[in-house]
Amino acid sequence: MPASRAVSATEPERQRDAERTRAEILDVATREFAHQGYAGARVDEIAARTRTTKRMIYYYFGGKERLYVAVLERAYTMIRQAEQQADVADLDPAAAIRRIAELTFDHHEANPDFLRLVSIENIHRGEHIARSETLRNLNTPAIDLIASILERGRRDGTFTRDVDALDVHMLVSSFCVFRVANRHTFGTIFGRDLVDPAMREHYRTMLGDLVVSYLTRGEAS
Amino acid sequence: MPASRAVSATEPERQRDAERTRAEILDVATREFAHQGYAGARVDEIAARTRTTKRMIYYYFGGKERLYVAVLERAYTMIRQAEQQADVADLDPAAAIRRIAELTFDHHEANPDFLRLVSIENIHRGEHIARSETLRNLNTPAIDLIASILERGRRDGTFTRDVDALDVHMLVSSFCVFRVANRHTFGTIFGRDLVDPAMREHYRTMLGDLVVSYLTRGEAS
Amino acid sequence: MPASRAVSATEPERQRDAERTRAEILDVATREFAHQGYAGARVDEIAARTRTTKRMIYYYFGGKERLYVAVLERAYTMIRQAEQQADVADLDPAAAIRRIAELTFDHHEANPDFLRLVSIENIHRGEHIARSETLRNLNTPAIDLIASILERGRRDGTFTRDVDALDVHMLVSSFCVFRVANRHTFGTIFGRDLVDPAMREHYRTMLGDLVVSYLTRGEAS
Amino acid sequence: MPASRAVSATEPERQRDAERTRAEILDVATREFAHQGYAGARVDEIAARTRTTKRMIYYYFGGKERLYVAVLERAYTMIRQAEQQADVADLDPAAAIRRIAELTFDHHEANPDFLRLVSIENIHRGEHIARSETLRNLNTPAIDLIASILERGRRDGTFTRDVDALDVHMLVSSFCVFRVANRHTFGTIFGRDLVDPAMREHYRTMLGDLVVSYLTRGEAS
DNA sequence: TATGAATGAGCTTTCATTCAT
DNA sequence: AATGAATGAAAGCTCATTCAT
Repeated sequence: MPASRAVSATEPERQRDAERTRAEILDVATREFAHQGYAGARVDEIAARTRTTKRMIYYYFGGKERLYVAVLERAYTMIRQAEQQADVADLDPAAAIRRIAELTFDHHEANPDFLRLVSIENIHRGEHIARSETLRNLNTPAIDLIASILERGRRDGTFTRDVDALDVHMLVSSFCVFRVANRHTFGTIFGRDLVDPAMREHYRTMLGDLVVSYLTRGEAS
Repeated sequence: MPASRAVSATEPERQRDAERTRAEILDVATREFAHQGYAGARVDEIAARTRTTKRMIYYYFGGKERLYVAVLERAYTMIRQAEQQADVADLDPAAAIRRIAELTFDHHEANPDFLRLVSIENIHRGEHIARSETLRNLNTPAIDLIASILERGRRDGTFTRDVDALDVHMLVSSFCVFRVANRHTFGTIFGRDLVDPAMREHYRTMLGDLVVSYLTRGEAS
Repeated sequence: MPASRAVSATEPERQRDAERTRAEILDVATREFAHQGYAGARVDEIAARTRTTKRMIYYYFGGKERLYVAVLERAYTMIRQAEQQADVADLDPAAAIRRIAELTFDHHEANPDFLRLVSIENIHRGEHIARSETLRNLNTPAIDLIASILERGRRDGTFTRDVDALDVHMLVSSFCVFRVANRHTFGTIFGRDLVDPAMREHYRTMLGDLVVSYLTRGEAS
Repeated sequence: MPASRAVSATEPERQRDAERTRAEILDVATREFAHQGYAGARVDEIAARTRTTKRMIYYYFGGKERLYVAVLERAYTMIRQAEQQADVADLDPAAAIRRIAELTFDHHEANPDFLRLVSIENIHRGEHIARSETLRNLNTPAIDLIASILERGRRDGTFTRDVDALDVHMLVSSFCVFRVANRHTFGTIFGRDLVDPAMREHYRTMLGDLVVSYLTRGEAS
């Protein structure tokens, strides 16, 4: 039995309850915003899928827009935490950069709702992300990691092309984001499901090849 | 009397008027849907930005959703027409494929609203595109063109890697779409405006290098 | 049978209907705002007392605040029209000014809701009245009329005190407004109903005496 | 330790604390009700401007309406105390009555929030004032004072008109209340700020002249 | 005596759509 | 072919109040 706050709840229990309720609202809201867009999402609907009421959403978050920002903040924060995990210290530069690309690939495939939120936020010209202190100040360890791999590769002669870490990240993101975020229109227009499990290894390898080819094929093209 | 279509308009004149009104509504609706999303767009607002009334939107298109589909259909059709223009017959394979990539690059940069519509449609799981006869049957000459270039390149030994035309198209699209469609969140998070005119040549060249490196760096990686 | 727009309504009939509906909403809203205050009035309640729906209030007036402003505008405009009626040309100055005072007295007694609206608007620091073009530009013929009477009275020696027309108006208004607007608290605290019909003549005469005494008793006090 | 009411507060200290909290709530509530009206005032807002919480308002007063009544009761009581101060024993009747008028004038000018509360209570038909034992039984020494002055004046021949003390009070109140309570609408409509400091002496003198003229100009008008 | 968390009821407003010619 | 007026349904939000210690 989850019990929650039946009969008698101590103060710490209450706080945990509150935290759990907040988290539950965020979970549901994430799904709802990701699937319906900001304007299309309904506060009523979010509330209905929760064990609390609509009123609580306003109590905890203050309004639809602020709930949406909270959703964005949590989503980005979770992504950043995942990125911290990467450990490529004992891989040679090419393998390391391939590893990084594959982590992004895996991550984006596993988190389509996050990509939907990103698309939605871009439709809104990044207004909310820009206004959020939390999101504006998000540190981006991934870039530093890429930079250090590139540095190593350049020093040992693996990477003959001088490429900016941010551009590598952009390249990898483009590929991984597009595959997931644009799968529907691409699938309908070109008749290929980019997220078909049968094609997974193909695209995962393609991405690595792409990045490594680009980095190892320098200036002479 | 202000004339225009008062009292005595010949039948063809009336039809031209009607066509012009339809087109005007589509123009405004395209902007509005692209900028606000499907749910965020307002029929009232679209009507207000038109010289006609809201009632006409229903008269001509039947409703918000059908107007949205009409917008998508026109947008995709116009894009396809643009793609037909590409003439790369007298370029060597590497230059030709680079040319194709750059055309896509230029085109997407010039049509951000189209990309917004594509993002929006993907948020809606491509439901509308899938239901539209017109869009489902859109022919895709671009793929054939890429296929023929790849064929030429493979035959003359330029392209050492065996790559599917659709994958090349996807690769190019990823890059070009991401740069424009995700510029806001990317800009805020990483502090770089991907569409900064000062960076234009950099990214345009990068894309060509990327594709050519990938195609010319085969199997051995 | 009022018929209204049953079966078939011609265009002018429709317009009359619309005008009547607007007027009906304003009537009910006037009562509601006057009796409950701006914040206390309920759009739902106003709609319920009307033959139309709440939606129509928004259709015609655009919102609660704008309905309130429309109510104020109409109320003030009606008052102004009533003031135009005064004809005191053939009365001697003292009788004329007494007449003016009595007209105000009668008018305020007959329109307690107007005075309530004025009180309410003063609670809101006259914000709405100040923002309304119509109300800011209201002409005030009453003042000119008073001015001309004062001028006549001064010239013929009736009025020995030099008094500003606006101050006379203020004096008269004070008395008439207070009697009606503050009757409830005054009644409870001092045990006298200022609007008791039995006292009507007493106060009406008192007002005239007050004004005339003030004007004819000059500089020597 | 910051002390105050931590751990070891003696009983009288606690009571003083409670009294101070009550007073603070009343101060804030007075401002809030006076400025926003009864319905427009927000319990949340009142709490926020206090060092206590919203819960305390319910704890001490029981609800919004009862807080409002408490505000009215305190406001009227304070006013009565001020009126007790008047000492006109050694002034001749005309000077004395002028003095009384000026005291009211000064008092109302100094307490616009009180007048706002009175207006608001009149909007509510004096319902709360009527229900309050305290307010219904408020004694009104001012009237007795005026009565005695009038009596003196009549006896010594200064006041030739036989006027009721309550009517004198009403006359004085009208003028003083209107000037402050209706300043906003009057200012906008007639373009004159009745509370302009530059006009203060003018209106203060006018009031005295008004009352004295009325009282000394009898029956013969 | 004191309080943070929660909430039912109801508020103003908006939106896509249709009516009636 | 064209249209101004009307509207049901539901959206986001707020408010005074009480619960549970």
